[in-house]
Parts: sequence; structure tokens; C-alpha cells
Amino acid sequence: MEKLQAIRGMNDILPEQSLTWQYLESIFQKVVAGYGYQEIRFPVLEQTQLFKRSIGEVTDIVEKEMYTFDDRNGDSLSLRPEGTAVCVRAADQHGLLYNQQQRLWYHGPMFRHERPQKGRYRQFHQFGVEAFGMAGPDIDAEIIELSKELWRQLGLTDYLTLEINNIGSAADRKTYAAALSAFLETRKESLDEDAIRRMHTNPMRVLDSKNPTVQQVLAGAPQLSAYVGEESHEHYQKLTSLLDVLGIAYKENGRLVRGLDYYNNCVFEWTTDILGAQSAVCGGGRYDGLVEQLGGKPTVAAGFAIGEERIVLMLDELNKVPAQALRPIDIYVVVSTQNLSAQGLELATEIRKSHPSLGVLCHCGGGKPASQMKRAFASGAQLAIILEETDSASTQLKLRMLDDSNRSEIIDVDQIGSKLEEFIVISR
RNA sequence: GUGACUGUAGCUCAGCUGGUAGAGCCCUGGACUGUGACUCCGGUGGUCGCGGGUUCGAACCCCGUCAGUCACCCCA
Repeated sequence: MEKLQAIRGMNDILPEQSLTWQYLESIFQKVVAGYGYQEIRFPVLEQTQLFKRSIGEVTDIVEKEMYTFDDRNGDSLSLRPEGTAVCVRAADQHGLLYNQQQRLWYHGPMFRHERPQKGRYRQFHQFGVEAFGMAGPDIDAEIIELSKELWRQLGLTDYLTLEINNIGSAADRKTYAAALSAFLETRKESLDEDAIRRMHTNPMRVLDSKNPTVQQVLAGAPQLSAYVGEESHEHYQKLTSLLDVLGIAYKENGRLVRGLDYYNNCVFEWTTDILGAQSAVCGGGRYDGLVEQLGGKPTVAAGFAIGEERIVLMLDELNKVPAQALRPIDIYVVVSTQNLSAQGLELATEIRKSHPSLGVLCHCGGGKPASQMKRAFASGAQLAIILEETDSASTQLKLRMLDDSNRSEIIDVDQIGSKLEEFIVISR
């Protein structure tokens, strides 16, 4: 029988790794709750039209990266390549947006058909935040500060840089793209193949070129900032002064252009240099026109999304997950003879009841005490409780620390309640 | 979608210019050990990613295919 395997670019997260994911998600949830954001959950499958109308018909995501197929009745469906569009659809469909303010968060798998590489997979996970109905730069500052707080609690602050830019309104960008395109046309002979190809399809993408010659040409190119309207300028200025007041350092990057069409005014990105080529771990900005574009009443909005895989890679690389979070269990119960298996199960249950924060694993499946001890050490538990029979056919317990100390003590069964705390720290 | 490198036991890897596979770890039985760890002896486990081709003969050469890794593109 041929073995089946996972689809390319779709990873299994095994028990060892899942502890890191749980830790990460618990910090995320704690932080957003602290800022008053509420969770929203929505489907992984939506009408293809939703993404075409939001992300943009001519973007890479829609043109070549979506998992799109026909439903049994012929409707075109797509696996969600990102969360913002779906969040808007869901919130608007249920009347959460009109004349209201909402602070929402979500997380879950997204799908893009790209060649996998470090930090980028076909099924990947995003954690995102979306705020609706607040026009001012204050909410922009809030979500940026929220993201910074995530990094602080995860211990990643020193490894991340905030980049921001003002990309103006959709109309501003259209005018600018035309001007840029015209400029590039005059320097065509100095451009590489790539730049020439994008010159007309998506001229702003040429700004990202890593070719030094092209970059030289760009030095004399028109600047987006010159095409940004007065209103956007004012918004951006207020935002930067808010960031200053909040003590959030940022780098202005005039070439930061998001790949999704719906953004406007301020956009931002958190980047790191420890992940190789995939340096962006969080990206977001304002998208004031999106709700209306999707058929809702005009509603201003801002949000960001974080790539969870990339954060997990950082946490692993930098060893930032506390040992406590990586410990699958606290206590391993060893049953020295099969006669004691019922007592072992009872004891484990009792400890779970009296100390709900502890993970207690009771050895099952038989085996010599020696091999049970071996598993106890391998389990990552702090303490082994060994049930053994005495000469008088009663049972005694041996507590043994599962570290190099070899510390151990023999006690009566009814002493366990008080003795436990002498051996391990029990958090509430 | 493009490119480079890789694909041998559960894991990490050897395998010289082609002659039908090996080690360590893990697991397991035993010796020793004041119930894991060190040492010693034994054991389980692979149609060498898959499919073709060249050859008397291929893990090793050729072609294709699938998968992994990294990079490009783009993005989180």
C-alpha cells in the first residue's frame, strides 16, 4: 500500500512544536483582550469574487496564488488567502459595521499557492486585528502600539524594526503610477528585464528592485510623497507625532508599498533580519474604502496581520519560549507492579483535583519500573511519584526529582498533599 | 511559475572509479547498577522517494516524476 503524504507546503504541527504555538497564541489572546478587542471567526472558504474585489484583480495573490475551484453547483470558491476581506464580509453581513465602532481579532490558516521556502508555506497561519469606524490616526497608533506590546511580551522587541509609509489615497496612487510609468519609459535602456515588464503592469513594484543599476535610475524618479494629497499628509503627520509621544521608534520607508490594493494612507510593516529572505512578520495599515467596495456603507478601517510561522521561527531561533511553557507534564506516576495500577490512576486523579494547574501523567501499559523511570525522565516532567508495595502489603510513595539532583523521599500515601509543594513550585 | 542543492533503517548519516546495504541514536532482551543516565553482550527494523532506461549486474550512470531545503517573484 502506497503511503499518502501531506500536500506540498502544508505542514503538520507535531506535539513538540504545538507547545510553542500554544504559547504564542496565548500571549496574542492575552494582549488583544487587554486592548478590548473581541474575537471573530469566519469560514476558510468564500466566494472567489470576495477576494477579487478586495485584494485586487491584478495582484499576484489573486492572479496566481489562490486555491480556486468550482463548487458542485458551479459557483467559484476560493480558500482564503488572507483574513481582512473575510472579516469585512462577515462583520458587514451581520450588521456590525454601520455607524458603529468595532475592535476585532481573528486567527487561523490562510492559503496561497506559492513555492514553499523558509517562513512561507501554502497553508500558513495569520493572527490579525481589524478596527472599524475610527477615522483618526489615533486608532492607527493604537494597533501599532498593540503590535509592539506583542513583541515586548514575546521578548522579540530587539529583533524587529517598524517601517511606515504614507501611500496616499487610491486616486493619489493612480496619478503617481502614471507619472512613474512615464518616467521609466524615458530610462528604458537602463532598466532590466524585470523592471521593464512591470513598468506598465505595476510600476510601483519597480521601486522594490534589488538591481543596483535600476536603483540608480530610481534616484531621479518622481516620489510618491509628492503626489499624496493634503488630507493624507495631515493624517500621516499626526500619526508620526502620536508614535513619538508613545515612544515607538519607526523608520520611514518611502518604498514600502503593500501588495494588496485596498490599503490607503498609512501602511506599516515589522521586519526582522534573522529569518533569511522572508523578513516581514507583520504588515498592515488603513483600508478606508474596502467596506464600501464590498457593498457596505462607507466605513473607515485599519488593521494588521501577523505571520505566525515566522514568529514561531523567531521564537525557536532565539530560544524565547519559557521552559515552563514547553513542559508537557509536571508529574509522572510510576506504577512499580501491575497490582498497583488502580491506585496509580486514583492517585493521579486526586492530584489533578487538588492541583488543577498541574499536568499529571500516570504510566499505563505495564513495563518494568526501570523502563517506566526511563520514560519518566524522557517525559520532561519535574517529579516522579513511584508507587511501591511494602512488606506489610500496604502502599508507600517515593517522590523523586527528575533532574540531576537525585533528590528523593519516601512518604505515606496520605502525606502527598503537603509533600508535593516541597518538591515543585505550583503556580495557580 | 523559475533556479540551485538534496532524497539510504523511526532519527542523524556512511557507502571508494557501478558487483544485489552499514554505523550511531532510539526501541527491546540480558549482565552490571541501592528502580533512567555510564560500561558490556544479544535482538527488532531498509524492495536505498517512485517509474522507466543503460548494463551480465545500479543505492551509485541517464531520463522522467514526486517530495524536501534555500533563493527569485510576491507576501505574513
